[in-house]
Amino acid sequence: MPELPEVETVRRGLARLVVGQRIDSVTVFRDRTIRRQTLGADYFVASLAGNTITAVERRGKYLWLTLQGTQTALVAHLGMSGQFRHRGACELSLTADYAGQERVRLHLSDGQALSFVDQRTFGWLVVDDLGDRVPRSVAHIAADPFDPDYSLARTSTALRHRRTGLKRALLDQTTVSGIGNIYADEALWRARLHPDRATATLSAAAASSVLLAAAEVMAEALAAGGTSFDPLYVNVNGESGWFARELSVYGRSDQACYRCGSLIVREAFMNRSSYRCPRCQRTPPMAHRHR
DNA sequence: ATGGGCTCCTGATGGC
DNA sequence: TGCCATCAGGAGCCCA
Repeated sequence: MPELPEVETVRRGLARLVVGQRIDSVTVFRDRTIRRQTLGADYFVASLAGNTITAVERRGKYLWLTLQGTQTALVAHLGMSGQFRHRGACELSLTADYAGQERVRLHLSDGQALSFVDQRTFGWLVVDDLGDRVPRSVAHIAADPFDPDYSLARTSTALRHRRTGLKRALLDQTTVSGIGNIYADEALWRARLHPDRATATLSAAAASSVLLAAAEVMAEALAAGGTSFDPLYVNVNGESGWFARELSVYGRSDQACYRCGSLIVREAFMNRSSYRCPRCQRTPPMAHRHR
């Protein structure tokens, strides 16, 4: 689901509901969800039980709960379908809603439960050492556009040093993090750039413009509560977002481009879909294209 | 050392 | 009704 705005929406919800709570006990329903915990489920459970949550932090699409008096954090990635659900906030929909998809449950000291629900099980949880700034399992990704450490100039340069296609580079979390398939398409549309544009051929201005566009569209989505047009993707209260109708290209195949009226096209890309305006985002000449 | 293809899952949907 | 193909907002891993 979840690209940066959705994950940040979840982070805020979690911060409000679980900071200050002690984790009394933990139940793992599906081992696959903690597959990154090399020491196994017993270690995962024992590392959490008895600890108090002091903060909820995020970089890109990764988020983590810091634990008082330890140098560890509970790191989470939502994958394609992960959700955190707080039992107190969704009592009415408890039974039907996510039956059979609850993978891990944390029992909190206030008597409520925090459940990690994940239909496709691409998401994961791990108790990890807290490094200097971020947990080890998050250290390999770049800063996202909302990180105080993020530099547009540096990221723009890094982007132009890549030898790949522009959309591929935007989706690669090691150059800039937080951008997924929806916001990549939205940013490319705003910047009028083709997804297959070779990153090495971008001017500094063009590279900056697409990065700025990504930051803008994600900021707007965040202000609207995260893009969520599917019941699979909800915040910790179980509420849907409402930003979907404001998307300019994603999912709009055969509909008119809001800028020029041309019909948006859908193309296969890396086993998924890309949406673009064939006129605003023309196919670059061969020399400026990557694959 | 990079880049890119394949793969891990579950469930919904549409065509035949 | 069933069966099959396709699709879904992600990224880790492996190989060239």
